[in-house]
Amino acid sequence: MPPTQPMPPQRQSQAERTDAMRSRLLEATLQVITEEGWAQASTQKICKKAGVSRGAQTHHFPTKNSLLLAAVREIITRYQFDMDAALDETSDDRLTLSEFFDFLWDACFDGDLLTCWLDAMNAARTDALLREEVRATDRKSLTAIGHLGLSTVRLEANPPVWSDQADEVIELTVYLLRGFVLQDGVHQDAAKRRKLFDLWKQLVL
Amino acid sequence: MPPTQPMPPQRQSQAERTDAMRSRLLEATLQVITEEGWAQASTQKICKKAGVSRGAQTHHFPTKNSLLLAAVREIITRYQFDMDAALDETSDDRLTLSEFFDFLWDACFDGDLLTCWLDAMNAARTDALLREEVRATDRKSLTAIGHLGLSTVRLEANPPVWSDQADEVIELTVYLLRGFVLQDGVHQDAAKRRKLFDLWKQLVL
DNA sequence: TAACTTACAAGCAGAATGGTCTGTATTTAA
DNA sequence: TTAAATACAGACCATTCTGCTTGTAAGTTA
Repeated sequence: MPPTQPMPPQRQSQAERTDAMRSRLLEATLQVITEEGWAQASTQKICKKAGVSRGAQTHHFPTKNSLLLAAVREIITRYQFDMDAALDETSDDRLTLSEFFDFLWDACFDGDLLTCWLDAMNAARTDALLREEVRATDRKSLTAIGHLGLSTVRLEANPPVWSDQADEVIELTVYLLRGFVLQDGVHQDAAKRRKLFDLWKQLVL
Repeated sequence: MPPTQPMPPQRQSQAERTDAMRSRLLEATLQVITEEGWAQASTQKICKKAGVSRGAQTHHFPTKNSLLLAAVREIITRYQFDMDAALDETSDDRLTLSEFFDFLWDACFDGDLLTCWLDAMNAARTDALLREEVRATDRKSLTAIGHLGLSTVRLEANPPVWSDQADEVIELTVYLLRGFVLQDGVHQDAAKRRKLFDLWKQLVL
């Protein structure tokens, strides 16, 4: 083996190390939040789940709050990523309104991101710092969804009566979906929630 | 002063004491949950807020869980009470559908009960015992609201197209309102949420 | 009024948590 | 190759939490 080629496994740059470690910690954080809830997400549990020493964690995230704030950003980053991916996938360049609604639905119930997000929103209510972060992140996310929805409405052959209030209708739908996620944490009746959502589509479309 | 009449302040029956103490503790519990969130509601804070010794608390509620479970029941009890009261008030024996929706709205944003309730639902997701309690209580509450809604729909002169699915539409509305409450914890834009709800009414009615 | 039961106060023990500190290995820069 | 910076490990400490226990006061019952 020629020694000229780099050997990534043995020798990692600091930047690579940092990125990898932060990713592991954030991933573990989201998992713990999903499984045990935001309130029970202690740094110790997160470290254990990530297989990382507490020293390493405090090195990259000096305080618990800094870790949780990063987790909030991570949730939305992933959410946007999932949205973009799904969008590329379905992009025969044209999305019907019904498909768009289903798209929002899928983004809600694929994986556990929204569950984490609700926990974060809930925690944000009584934590000023967190609230600031959640607020900004949420706003960005809503406008991104809004843009997508608006362009869908514009391309629709038979635009709905509420075309000039599409932004608001989409926002209503997002809130409704969050209500579903919340309910799902308690009741877990997938069939019913789907039926209810179809009713909503029927009422609106 | 004739000594024959009872002197309630000095001499209280055990039952009265118990009731008073439980009420104080539950009231304090709801306050702490409202102010600091479910996760931060420790027995110590609750006792301090109630002006009660920890010994008294453990006497009436041996474990923290028993106190929180009682709080869950208390939330819904009060919620039902508020609903009944408001209903008696507006009872010119006839409620339009629009008024019924507004009624649900008011029940949401009068006071902080719904805020507590969302915290409870959120906590219930990762706590089996609590989930059982929340699930049962929520079901009862939903059916109570459903009955009221159904009778309103039946009395409507121009029944909506979804009359035969009134239960579902009402449930949708409840979920939406919960989405509002959640959002309100972060953004607190009262004007906007009211505007959105009016749009909802417009779309549905 | 005397025995008993309930209400309440207050302290203690064990566990968990978050932040800090010290020490070591690895990487980077001079 | 050597010095500095960064990555990581693990122990330690102060705080907070919950449940338990012991002791006292108040109310109930016979």
